[in-house]
Amino acid sequence: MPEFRLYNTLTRRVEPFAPADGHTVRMYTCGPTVYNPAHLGNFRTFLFEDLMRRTLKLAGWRVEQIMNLTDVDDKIIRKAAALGTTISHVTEPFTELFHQDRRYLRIEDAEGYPKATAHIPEMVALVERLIAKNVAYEAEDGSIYFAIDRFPNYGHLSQLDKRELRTGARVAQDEYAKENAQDFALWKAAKDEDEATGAAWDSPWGRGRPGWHLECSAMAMKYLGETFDLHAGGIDLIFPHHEDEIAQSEAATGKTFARCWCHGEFLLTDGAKMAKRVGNVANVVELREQGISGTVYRHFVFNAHYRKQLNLGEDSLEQSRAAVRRIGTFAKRLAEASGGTEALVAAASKAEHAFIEALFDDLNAPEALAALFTFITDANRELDTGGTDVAALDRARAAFRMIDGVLDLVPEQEADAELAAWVEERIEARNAARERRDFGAADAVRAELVARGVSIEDSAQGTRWKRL
RNA sequence: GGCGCCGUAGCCAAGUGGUAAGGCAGGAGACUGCAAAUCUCUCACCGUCGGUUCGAUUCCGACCGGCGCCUCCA
Repeated sequence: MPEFRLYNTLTRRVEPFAPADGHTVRMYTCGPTVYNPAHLGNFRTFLFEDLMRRTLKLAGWRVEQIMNLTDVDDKIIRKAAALGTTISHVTEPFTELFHQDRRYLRIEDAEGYPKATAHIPEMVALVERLIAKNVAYEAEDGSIYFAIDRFPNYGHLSQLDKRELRTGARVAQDEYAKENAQDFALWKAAKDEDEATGAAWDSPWGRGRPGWHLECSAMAMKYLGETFDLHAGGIDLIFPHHEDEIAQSEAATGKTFARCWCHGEFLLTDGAKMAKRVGNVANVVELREQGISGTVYRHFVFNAHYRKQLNLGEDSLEQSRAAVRRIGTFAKRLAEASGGTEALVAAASKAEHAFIEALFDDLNAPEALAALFTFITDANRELDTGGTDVAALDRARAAFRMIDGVLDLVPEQEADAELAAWVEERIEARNAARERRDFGAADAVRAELVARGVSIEDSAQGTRWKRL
């Protein structure tokens, strides 16, 4: 096995990675804020994290992944207030939708999906520790802030020390009172709106609610320990979210928070960042409605490296659909084959090596995909020769299983019994027509099938069909 | 203004100091009653201009173009 390497945002370099204890990778991934459907950009990040966990397992490690669900924040409260309801009424359906969408995209279950609102005591305790260490202070309104100038390492992750902060409109307009404009809220004093929507809890500083960054520190440390292996998220979270997580966690414990930080680049739509406020979001429900399978989107995402921006253009998904179709056809062929050749074994080994080499080199999925397609070409050529070596075929199947166990790109063969019976009957009729060389009738049947979205293939073993 | 990323074929996209993976689309051929699938072959002046080097798409600089972050956005 080659060495597993990852790009670490802390050092801005690709470096060897292994879990601290040698067998379990403790990984924290920032999850969605559940106040609307997560869009395809969000899912690009979650897909990158799915690739990460599957690759880590391929490397022989166990994975303990925690993904938080942010179920209390400004936007949720605003929405609940507008609807005259509580935040949980807003977040519950979207939490359910998130998991549905996630499954549609075949994103593996994390080991835990803790909610912020279920960890208020842990967060309060963390704030108390920070106050005790004198790095947090209470403002006049009862909110608690983290004083960034009392944490010398502040800005390391985002290289803030090297940049000039623009003291512009956004900072000046902050709604809360604080000592330094750049200090961030750990705990926000409750406002009427918070109380009305069920977004306020008791604390030593009165009623209030947690700041956004606090939940991740509290939950990560609760489930993964004060120091853990890997923290991942979208690139936009580097600053301020992850910077603040580091500050509050390390200030409290005096220990390294996450050993390695990984960030996925953005998904763009027609050249612009996919975001609600840009108005160019697309989500998984729309994918489903357009009949675009989860595997197609997986292919589209994995076809580019996770640290490069990826544009969702006109026919991106069409191209991926064709690529995935090819993989599906091959999977079926491999399953139905009866034997292989020596060269097939060689192709399988070559593919496995190339695949692992690519993924272990900072999750180079495009190159891993290339290894898969090269294997498909090589294996098809061998299968064409009609080899009879059963062990060789098993070897090829094992290689394909290993590869697809990570990429998970074989489209589902949905079994619709009624359709299948009808199709079988039509195919028989067509073959009868072909027997008597009545090709006009045969083509008419094929047209009938195509009209119902079924394509057929004649082969030496008979006629096969599939849904388009 | 500060920080960072990117510019490779019609499209998507890897990669390397010694003349460039893979996918989609296209072209030619094999197979087929015709198709489809599959197989074979084919398809690149690596943004521009300088510099370093025996040699650069790959390193350095400038420029042009695109994108992102700079307090709550994956």
